[in-house]
Amino acid sequence: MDKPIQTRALQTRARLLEIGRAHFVRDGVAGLRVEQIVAEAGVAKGTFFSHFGDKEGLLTLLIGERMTAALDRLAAAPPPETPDDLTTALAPLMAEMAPDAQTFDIVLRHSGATGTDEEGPIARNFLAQVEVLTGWIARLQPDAVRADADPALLAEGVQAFMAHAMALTFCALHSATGIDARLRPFLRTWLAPLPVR
Amino acid sequence: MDKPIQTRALQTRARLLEIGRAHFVRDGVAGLRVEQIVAEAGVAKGTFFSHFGDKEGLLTLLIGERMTAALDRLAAAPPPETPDDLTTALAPLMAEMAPDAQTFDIVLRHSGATGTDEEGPIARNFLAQVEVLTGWIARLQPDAVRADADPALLAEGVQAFMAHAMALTFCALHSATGIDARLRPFLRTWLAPLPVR
DNA sequence: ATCCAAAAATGACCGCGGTCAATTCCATAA
DNA sequence: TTATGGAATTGACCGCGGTCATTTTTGGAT
Repeated sequence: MDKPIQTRALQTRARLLEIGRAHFVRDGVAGLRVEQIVAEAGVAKGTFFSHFGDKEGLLTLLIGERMTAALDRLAAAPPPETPDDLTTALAPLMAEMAPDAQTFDIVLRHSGATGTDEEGPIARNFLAQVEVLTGWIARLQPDAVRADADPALLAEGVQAFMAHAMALTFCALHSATGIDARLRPFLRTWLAPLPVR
Repeated sequence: MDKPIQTRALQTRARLLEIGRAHFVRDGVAGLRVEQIVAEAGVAKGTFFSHFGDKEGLLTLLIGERMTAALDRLAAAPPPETPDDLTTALAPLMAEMAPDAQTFDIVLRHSGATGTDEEGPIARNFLAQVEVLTGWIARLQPDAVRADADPALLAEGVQAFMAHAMALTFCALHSATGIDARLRPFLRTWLAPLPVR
């Protein structure tokens, strides 16, 4: 039974990834052609698909690594103290998740997170997001966040509003205002402690 | 300047729409081939594209008409009195918006609503949704809904949570529970009046 | 050295969405 | 009736993602 992955395969894969990454950062998802990557790598088309399954397989990896980096940066920074801080802190992550409509599309399609299914880096990132957010929310100043809801639920809700805010980015009418400006009112209302009645 | 649309064109368009609709209800978005529709209609490929721009152009119309019908049914029914009622009432609409992942994808991509841009029936439907929801929320029993937020903002938030709940439908882990079960906790927390402190 | 089974890579081929210069059709004006 | 210009339609053609039977490479076993 000889089955260890051969170095040759790893090299090929690394080359494809590297070239793909270069194209991705230069042209975005839109201008990424499998045939182009394959040609530059000096490899047959089939090889690409045996490595990544399909085009989206590669894109998933590329987007995932950027999201991971962005999330790591968030987690390393000091935790926000108010909902508005939270909004501001999330902006860079959202920028990475939705640099253009097509990327955002892929991200959303793989967001089926909250399922520990081995679904790839994007799904994993969504899970990690929930964890970071839950921790943050649980540690917010008591007078800055509502106490009547489970932090995990609040965290998931924040994700829902993030998606909403990102989607509006690609609507002509809203692209003018910053994405954080779009998210802020929702997080305020979602997280803020309710007024005394 | 003779430019009135000819009846011939209207007939062709109607035929394509009808055949497309038949395929759509039978096989969903997945099994819909432009070439097939065109063949059955006895028309050249180019004709299809001159009528609908692209494949999604047709799909947008087909999905849009179903969403419109569903929303009309909602609007005709007696308005909900509590957040839980609201959740239940929205289920049929969500079912129409996300019968499968691909349809939901298209719906989301055109949700760039809240922009009065002439963006097609789906975007219009999103606007109409906000209106219905805003009306409903504004008329909820005072003790059933928070009063510290603009009903329009709350309505948009409901949409965000609907999208979230629908997205999870296509995640293996969550497909078991009904979509309304997934939406309910969010709408409760989002709409419910805050507890007295 | 030689053999061999599995891994890796190949590239001709296909399906299908979309394009566009060319052609046909039609309503109106002369 | 005929001329005419724009609307409607045509279909050959292209780009590109994805498949798969076939071939080459590889690294251990003998």
